[in-house]
Amino acid sequence: MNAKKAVERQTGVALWRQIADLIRLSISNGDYDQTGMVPPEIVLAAQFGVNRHTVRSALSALADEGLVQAIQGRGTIIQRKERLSFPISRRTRFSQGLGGQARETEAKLLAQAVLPAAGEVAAGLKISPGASCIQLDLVSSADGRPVSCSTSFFPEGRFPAMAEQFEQLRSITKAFAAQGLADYVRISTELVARHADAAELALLRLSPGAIVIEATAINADPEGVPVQFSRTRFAADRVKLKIDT
Amino acid sequence: MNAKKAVERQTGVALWRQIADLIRLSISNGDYDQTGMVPPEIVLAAQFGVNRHTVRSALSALADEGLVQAIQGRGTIIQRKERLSFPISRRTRFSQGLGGQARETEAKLLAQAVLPAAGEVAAGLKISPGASCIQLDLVSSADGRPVSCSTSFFPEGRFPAMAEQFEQLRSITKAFAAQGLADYVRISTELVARHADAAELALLRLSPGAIVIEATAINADPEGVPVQFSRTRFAADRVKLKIDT
DNA sequence: CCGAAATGTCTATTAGTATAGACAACTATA
DNA sequence: TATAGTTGTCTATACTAATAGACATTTCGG
Repeated sequence: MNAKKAVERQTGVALWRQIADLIRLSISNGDYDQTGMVPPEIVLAAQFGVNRHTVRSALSALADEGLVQAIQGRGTIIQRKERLSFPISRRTRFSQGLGGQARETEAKLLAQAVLPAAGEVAAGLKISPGASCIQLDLVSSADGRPVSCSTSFFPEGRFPAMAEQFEQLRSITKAFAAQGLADYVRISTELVARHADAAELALLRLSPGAIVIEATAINADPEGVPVQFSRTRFAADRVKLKIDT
Repeated sequence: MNAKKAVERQTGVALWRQIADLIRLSISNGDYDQTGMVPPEIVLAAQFGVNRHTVRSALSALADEGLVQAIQGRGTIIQRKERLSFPISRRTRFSQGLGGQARETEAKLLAQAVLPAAGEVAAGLKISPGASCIQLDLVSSADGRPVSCSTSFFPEGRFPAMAEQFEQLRSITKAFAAQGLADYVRISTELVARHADAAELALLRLSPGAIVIEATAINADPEGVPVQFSRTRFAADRVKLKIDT
């Protein structure tokens, strides 16, 4: 694959950013696994058809992310190469899904609130608009790197202690279990991809211009009664969503 | 929601492009449905904290896409507002899935080839590397607007007439049926989101900087023998993927 | 028919992006 | 210990993006 890779000019997206994104993609695809290094700047410049300085801007951005490290005289070595495979199925659960791929996973509670259910949330949970629900905002990380941030809603009538239980047990599944729900299944998932907004950039420690995949999901108990409405934003360059049907 | 919306400076992504993307998102979210118009330029400029000229650049890009039309003295009216919901399940089929959402769907054959199966394709189809397979490149459209482009591989030994049948029947499902495969199911789907490359920009008629969702999927016959390996790129701002588990 | 509100056009200035070339500094190897 | 190959730094120039302000043009309602 020696073909010129595609960068477009006058698009509102700077060449160095397009190139940084493409190199990041190549790294996670394993294109440079043989050497563990990014090709020399001058080679990349030829591949992309740009000046060497432009490639340097791109590499510098990747170095800021901690993805690569340039060493004078040697080259630019790859520090990290992550794209976690995240399963989505009827039995989707966060911590379980990553089993084996990361040494350590963590879900951090950012905020909680009790509030009346608004339109979309009420419809998803099949409760009357205005009925009280609990909102939990989480950031999930693997090996200390944020992977996703989510906002979940639970019917307060059925799970009044959701926030406390989660804080103690650090797991949605366990918090459900502690409140008498032993099992639940995913009944609906919708995906959309878009640019990350400022809040997401901060929470997920993304570099500006990054992409998030937004999954809007509903979990229900075995009888099909909704128990959770959630909207999860994944850092698109760190995950691959694997759909098991 | 009068809060300042988030645009980031010095990120390699021009402000006008970020703003164009955010306005496009608002349009498809239905934020402006009451009036059918985008807010006045001066209001948007205040919301995003930028100069009016910058907003004009963003709106001009959206006008080029045909999404909005500015009328002097009146305002900027919304021409189109599309985000097709695309189901992904064991029985995923393109044309069926969009039933009712679009008046007319079309799948156009761009290119075909017979070639030896490479690593990933051979592994997905469970055929020996080097075994012959048929490659079909398609662009799928709804109401004349391209929605996705795909590259599919089929084992030539089993479906030698795939290209001819597809060209005649305009449907993968029917082409399978004509070659003795009455039914098939999706056994694996992996999703990744990234910026569109030059070829995708052209095929999907996207504006540069746009996002694609790449779905790598394997279909199999009822016995579980793989019959199709495909990689489909969806225009992210035109679709919502709905996962039925 | 006037005026408010909206988009269209123009000029000028500053900051960010990209190219070009030259050379310094460092690493590994023959 | 040369030398080729690589990253680091500097200067200069041109183009794009963003801001700022002024004013023209069009539409619509009172």
